[in-house]
Amino acid sequence: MSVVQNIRTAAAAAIKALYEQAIPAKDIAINTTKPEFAGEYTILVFPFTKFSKLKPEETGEQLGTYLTTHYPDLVAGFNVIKGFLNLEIREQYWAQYLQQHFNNRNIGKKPANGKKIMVEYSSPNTNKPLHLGHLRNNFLGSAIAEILKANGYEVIKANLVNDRGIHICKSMLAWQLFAHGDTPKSSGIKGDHLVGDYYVKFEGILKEQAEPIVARILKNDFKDIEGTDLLKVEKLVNAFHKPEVQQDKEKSAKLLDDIKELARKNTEIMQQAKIMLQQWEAGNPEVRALWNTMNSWVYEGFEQTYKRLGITFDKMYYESSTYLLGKDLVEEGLRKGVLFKKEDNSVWIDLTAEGLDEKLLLRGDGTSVYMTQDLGTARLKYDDYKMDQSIYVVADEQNHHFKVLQLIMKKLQEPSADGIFHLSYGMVELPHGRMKSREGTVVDADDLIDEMISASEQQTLAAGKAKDFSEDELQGLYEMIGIGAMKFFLLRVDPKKKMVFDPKESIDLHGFTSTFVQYAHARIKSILREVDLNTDKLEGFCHKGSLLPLEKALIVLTEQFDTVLEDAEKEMSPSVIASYAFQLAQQFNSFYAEKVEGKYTYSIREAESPEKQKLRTQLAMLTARTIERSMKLLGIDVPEKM
RNA sequence: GGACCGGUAGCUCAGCUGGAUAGAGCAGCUGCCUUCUAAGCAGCAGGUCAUUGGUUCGAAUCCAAUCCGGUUCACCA
Repeated sequence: MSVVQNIRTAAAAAIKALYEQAIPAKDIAINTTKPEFAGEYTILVFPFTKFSKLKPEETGEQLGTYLTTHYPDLVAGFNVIKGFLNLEIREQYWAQYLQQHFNNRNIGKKPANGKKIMVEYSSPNTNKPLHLGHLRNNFLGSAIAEILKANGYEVIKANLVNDRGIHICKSMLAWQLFAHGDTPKSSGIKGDHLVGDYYVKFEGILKEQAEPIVARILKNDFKDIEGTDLLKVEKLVNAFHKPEVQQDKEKSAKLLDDIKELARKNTEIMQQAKIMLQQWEAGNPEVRALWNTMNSWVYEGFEQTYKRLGITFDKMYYESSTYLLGKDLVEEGLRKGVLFKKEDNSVWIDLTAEGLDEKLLLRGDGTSVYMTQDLGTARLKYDDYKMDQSIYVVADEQNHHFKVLQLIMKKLQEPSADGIFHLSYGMVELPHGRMKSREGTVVDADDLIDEMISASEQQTLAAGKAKDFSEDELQGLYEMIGIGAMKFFLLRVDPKKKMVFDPKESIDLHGFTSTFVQYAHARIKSILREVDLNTDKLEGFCHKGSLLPLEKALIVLTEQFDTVLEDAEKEMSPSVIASYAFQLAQQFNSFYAEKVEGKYTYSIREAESPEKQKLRTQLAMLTARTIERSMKLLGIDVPEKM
């Protein structure tokens, strides 16, 4: 149990005894004590004055006195300032924590709680390589999975690959038309990039073909447009040409966009892509063969990228085998009367009572939509694992989708409905705005990884570090630093918030970065190598006597790890861990560097007594372990030396 | 238009289950390497916590309104 929990329990008992009031321990507000006052933790006594019928100061005095007399092992002393009761924790308490945990490899790890959680993340499309946005998703998903494991859950890491659909056909078609049989091997281009290049090629041709159509449409020449689109386009153009619309820039731009969209839809190449999609769905052997081949290229590419990043999965789902799911659910829903049919045979659910709209679940021709698939996949996952919770790591632009998904699942009385949780994260933006593929501002994941690693190499060399490293060790270090920097940069921000990715800032290895934390770790390890006190001697050692200020501050901070881990789970936020790891590294650095008249105050090697040397060695080990564990939860490795 | 999210130092972000003088990092300025790793440490400077009103002993934090920015409300995925 953490100190804070102990304090809460004690305080609750004290209040019960003093004022005959039962307050749940968890409702007692505790802060860390401001550095200018004596003590480590502070109880806010304002809320208790109601039933103590005393001034805050007097209430604090009473409580403090009670705690010191009844819990002498925990509370050694106190002072009261206004309504703040500052508690000085018995130093022995800290020494014991240190003794118990300094050599604990799995620090913070909770025993299994019997609950199972699936975390779905990554979920790439197989028509393009991964980009910066995917990185935030992957890092978040991995980190959350690790955080849940550390908190005692059984975790299934799942990846639902979007491997079919019109966007895939676009790459396939362009490859067929323009690649002359090019393969990753023949071209030397990584598979996912090669396929992505043909997707870009498709978009280029599409744009080329759409432009003249748009021009003709605006001159009221609709010969390119067919079927129901003809009516739509006439309406749009009429509206577009109205003088009042021409005045309204926003409106006219929107209409023009709609017109362009229709033109794109009616290009020759787009028609070909659609035919290919139909052939794919019909199981055309040639199309399927091409699809298999090109997807396999992409998977090889992804595999490399995942490997470099240390991203792994326990279970792969492929949309090509899940996209037809959900129809059973719809059938059942119809029978239960939760869903209804319209005249054209399309199936809907009415969510107007919940303040939402009606939502389509099956088209008139019986084909399904995105939502239908997701309903079916949710059931499939549950059938596979019967997990208590199913987390979807998906960007916040899909907030509405997941709200509706869960609502429909509830209405269909699916047992998995309550466990659905959308871990919604904000978009990654560049200093000048969002990434736009049309403007070529998309930051490619592989490029970024290379840049980060080479930046870490340059900065290592510039700082004159890592001199006695072998070539292999150097390469390993550069990767550890570069990839760590990237992960930390993307994880240090609260996932819910959109964030700005500044390339210049991201390669900075100073300040609030993984490099800072890694460096502190390497520094500790270097000190420990030099002092070389064997663990057996330390095992039985429990420091007696008083602690110096930064010794105490460091233990107090390491002791908070448990709580931080719980907070990270509760908030679903690895950023909590990142902040903590940084704070801990900072605290150690202060401890390490404090000097008076040229002498280190907290020297380990030149400690003023054997007891202090043991104490500080334990403390250094505990700090290193806590840093290592924290970073590991973020998927970041820490070096022994750097 | 409805719904949801955000607005804290020049920049990027913490703090938001109400509590002491609002914190880091970067950028700027001062110091500190004959002694455990200076990718570091110590310090200075930098704030109408978007605005207004309310609740409270106490509001960056809760409530309401307003302003600004974003996302979404597809028979796309």
